[in-house]
Amino acid sequence: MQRYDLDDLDRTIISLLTEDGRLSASEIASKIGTASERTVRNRITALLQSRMITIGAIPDPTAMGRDVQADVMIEVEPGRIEEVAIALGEFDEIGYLAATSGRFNLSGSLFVETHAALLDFCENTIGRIPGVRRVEPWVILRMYKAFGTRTTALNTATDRAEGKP
Amino acid sequence: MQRYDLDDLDRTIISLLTEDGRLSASEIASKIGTASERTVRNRITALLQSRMITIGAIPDPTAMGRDVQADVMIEVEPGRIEEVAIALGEFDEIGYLAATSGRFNLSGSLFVETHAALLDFCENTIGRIPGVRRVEPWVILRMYKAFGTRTTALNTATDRAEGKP
DNA sequence: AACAGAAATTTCCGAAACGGAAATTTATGT
DNA sequence: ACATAAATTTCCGTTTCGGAAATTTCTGTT
Repeated sequence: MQRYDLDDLDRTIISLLTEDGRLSASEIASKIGTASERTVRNRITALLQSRMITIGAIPDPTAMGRDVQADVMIEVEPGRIEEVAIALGEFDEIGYLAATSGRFNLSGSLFVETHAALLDFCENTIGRIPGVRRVEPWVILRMYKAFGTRTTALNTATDRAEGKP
Repeated sequence: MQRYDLDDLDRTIISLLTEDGRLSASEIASKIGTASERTVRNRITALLQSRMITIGAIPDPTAMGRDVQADVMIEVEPGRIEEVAIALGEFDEIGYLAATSGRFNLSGSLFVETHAALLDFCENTIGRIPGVRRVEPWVILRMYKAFGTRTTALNTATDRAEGKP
């Protein structure tokens, strides 16, 4: 069972699992109509084993009391990006971290409880990591899409724009 | 069954489900040792219903042929942020989108197949949305953490830094 | 400290889902 | 057209799940 490129069945399964990762194979099969329950189960196993998808719990930062979210842009001294990334990776306040081209070197996503905690984390945690030159937090005012999924904020905004209730 | 703040059991369950969202309740219970299988199942149901967590499939962009990832910063004319967000939300190339404070107004994450597609999307799709003033893509060179989970890139970097094999 | 009421946990059970292996069908290359 | 490999399907014992009732634990009040 070695699978390289996805077909429509795979893509349908993925899109269903994206919305609910705990769907049973038979539920998926019956929604699709054409594929048997066992085939769907085989496909899911293959998708997971080949790491095409990962099924996991995504904690809602707001529900968990992390009310303040921010994108953080970091400028790092040349040659020290990985070093800084390793240090930052330790913190579970950081949900996302990547090295980027452009005017900053690292782009991250930060989840903290309060604005005070945000300031503290940027000043005293990130700011003190050797190699960090500049830290620029951009507070997130409204989340429209995350993990490839539209948020309720985006859905209500769209409905409003279309004149729906 | 109404649950407001998480206890250690919840947090342990969440952290296990973060790694593998398809773990069965009994597997989780046996890993923990103290909680019964039914209690774990109750907690998971409560966590899902209260939207503390969402369990879903997270597609690996690279595995799916979306080899180019970029953060996109967008400057929007005053008063048109939501309008632009609604337009952008339609594209499934956009995995993340948020309104931010700072020198840009929208911060997004983009997954496309090639650099040509990136340029095209920024120039001809985002750039032509009414209200958009400036588009600045930052190409992601290496991903260290996503969805709150460390990537293999970060793990190998950490191992190397610690002198491990 | 004792008690009442509510919430959480546990027990129990039938239905559904899962994993492994063999059989069948479909796809691929010569 | 044929041989081989890959994918799908069938079959079946075991595990997991969902619902309801019973029990325990927690909470606030007197």
